[in-house]
Amino acid sequence: MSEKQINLKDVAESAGVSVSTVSRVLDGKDCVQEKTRQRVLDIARRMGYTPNALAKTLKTGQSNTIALMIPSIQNMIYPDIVRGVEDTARKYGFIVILCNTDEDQNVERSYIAKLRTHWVDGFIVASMMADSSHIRELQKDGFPVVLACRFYGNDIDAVVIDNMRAACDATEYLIRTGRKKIAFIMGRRDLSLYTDRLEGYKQALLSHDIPYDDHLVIQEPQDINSLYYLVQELTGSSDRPDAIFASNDLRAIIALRALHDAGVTIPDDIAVMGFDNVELSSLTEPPLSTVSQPLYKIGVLSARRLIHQISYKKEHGHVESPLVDILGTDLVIRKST
Amino acid sequence: MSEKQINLKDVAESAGVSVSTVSRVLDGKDCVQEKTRQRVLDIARRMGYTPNALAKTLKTGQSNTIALMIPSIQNMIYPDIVRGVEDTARKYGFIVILCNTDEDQNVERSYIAKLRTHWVDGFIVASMMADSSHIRELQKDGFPVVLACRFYGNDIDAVVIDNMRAACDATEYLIRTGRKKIAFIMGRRDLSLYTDRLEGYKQALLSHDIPYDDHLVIQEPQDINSLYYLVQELTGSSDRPDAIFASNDLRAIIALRALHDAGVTIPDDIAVMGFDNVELSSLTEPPLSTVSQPLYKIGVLSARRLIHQISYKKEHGHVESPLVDILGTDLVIRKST
DNA sequence: CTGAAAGCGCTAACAG
DNA sequence: CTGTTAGCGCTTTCAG
Repeated sequence: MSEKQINLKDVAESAGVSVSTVSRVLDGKDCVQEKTRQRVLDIARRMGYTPNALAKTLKTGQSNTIALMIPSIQNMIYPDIVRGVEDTARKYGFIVILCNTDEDQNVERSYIAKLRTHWVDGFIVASMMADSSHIRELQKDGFPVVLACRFYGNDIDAVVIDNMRAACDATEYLIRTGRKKIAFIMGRRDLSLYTDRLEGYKQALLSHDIPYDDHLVIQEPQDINSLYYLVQELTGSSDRPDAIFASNDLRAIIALRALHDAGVTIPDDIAVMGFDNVELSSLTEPPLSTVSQPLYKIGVLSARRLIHQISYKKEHGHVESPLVDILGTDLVIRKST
Repeated sequence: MSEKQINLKDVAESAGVSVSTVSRVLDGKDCVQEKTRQRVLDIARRMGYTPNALAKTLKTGQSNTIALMIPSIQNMIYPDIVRGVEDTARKYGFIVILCNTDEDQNVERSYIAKLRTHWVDGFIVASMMADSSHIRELQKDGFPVVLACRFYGNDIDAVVIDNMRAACDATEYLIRTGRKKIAFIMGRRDLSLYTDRLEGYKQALLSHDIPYDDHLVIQEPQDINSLYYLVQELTGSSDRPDAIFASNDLRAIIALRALHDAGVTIPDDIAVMGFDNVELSSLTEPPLSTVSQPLYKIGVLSARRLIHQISYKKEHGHVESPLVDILGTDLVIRKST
């Protein structure tokens, strides 16, 4: 049974001092006589005193807790980001609340409604969408907010990569290695990270005088499993493409399977390029060439920035003006191209 | 800028009633005159009142927050479990704090020290080890605790699978399909889930009169990457095994790669069996046969049990006596066996 | 039905 | 150096 929790008052009585003295000692304030200091520390330990962080938060207004909102931890890119956030948060004494939103605005709103209730000091959101007005409200209400992996203007802190450029580089690599007819597997059209990647692909084509062909872009179906068949369909004809650039690794891996099962040789017949460089991409057959996104680092930097904003706000009463941090990507060439 | 937060008192003044009345209205208590009730509700909404959950927690002693301790979200089995926990927690109005411990007792201890500080109502721990005395202390101090995926006796709530039996079934399948020399890739020896799997493997061998051979069990090296070479070494000789049973899917996938690169045909030359059935295992080449663990369900049931214990404790002053829930597993046969 | 008042555990002036 | 006191925002007796 949970014995009665010891509190400051109990310790104070036992030690024959006032609560404020105990509070000072435990807070490491120096303005306490060494002798009393030792005694208090000793008694506190002996009594098994544990501070009540809640009461402290109520008083000081800082909970040392941040919320991390992501679409879904089951999406392979998030574990690394989450780890980066948590490791960093822990380092600075913060705790993280994980929120999976499935890109559902309602879930997101209800989480925010719940968390803004003085629970958390700030938010890292990797699930921002163009119409996420609640995120902007959050910001307007003075909460530190940093966006991860998504970009919606310079008026809000963000840690991102240059999706357009990265996709352009990857496409150019394909062109440079002799591919002439490159298909693209597209993701959700309402996410700028995907429209940017598509844009990069188009740009690379353009600058190499390759006409853009709509029939070469496969729109990922609602049911991801049917992507398999769409790939086989596109590559079944005689004038099939000689390369496929997928807007993320999972789609690339499915393409790999679809092609393999249809008997096409990779990369001889068709080259396949992914995007993200999730852990698995090195384990496929053949190992996948892909664009490497510094996922863990995105997590680390988002957390650092958020924590910076939290302490800045504590000191100045408001957050520092927003910064958007654009991280570099690398092309990692393995055996699929 | 964060405008001054509206609190009960502000609303009370505006409405010309006392704070207790406002509190009653907002709590949905019925003993309030309908007329005042409406007015208060109206004013609260208009003023943009948001309750302060912290203060409420401080008063009531319940935070509606649970902690989830796992080894690492980067280990592929945890995303599903985490999702199961979070979905369930959300359904019941709880929030989850994620803690990655890397199986490091110090990290775990420091997290617990921090969280027991009246922050959380209970713990789900998937990182329990034999010597995790701090977990037992937690329990002794009255905190609801449920173990996920790990079992250390009936005196603590747990949601697990029968690792020994599942491994035995898988091994027997291999034997039944004609394999006579089966290797085993072992994980950490200090985790009972792995020693149990090894035990199941041994038992299957025994009951089919196949002598157990130490040389056939590969101990996973500290550096997971060198597992690749150990597999090639073991399978390079002329009297190589005709099957490999890996104690988890990641190890199986590495074995798959090692064998493929060494030119051995799967499953004709060597069959490969995994354990866990993570999402990826269906995407490998060839698709991996494996033991399916109901990961999401483990998360759901752990959370449900924990929340049950939390409310039970609230009502009775102590938790209900522990229950260990052993979930079934399935053998999923794909192309690698 | 409603208000006054006590206090959850802690911090931070303000006085000594 | 140390004690007293006044809250942080909310719930909950106890009296009207």
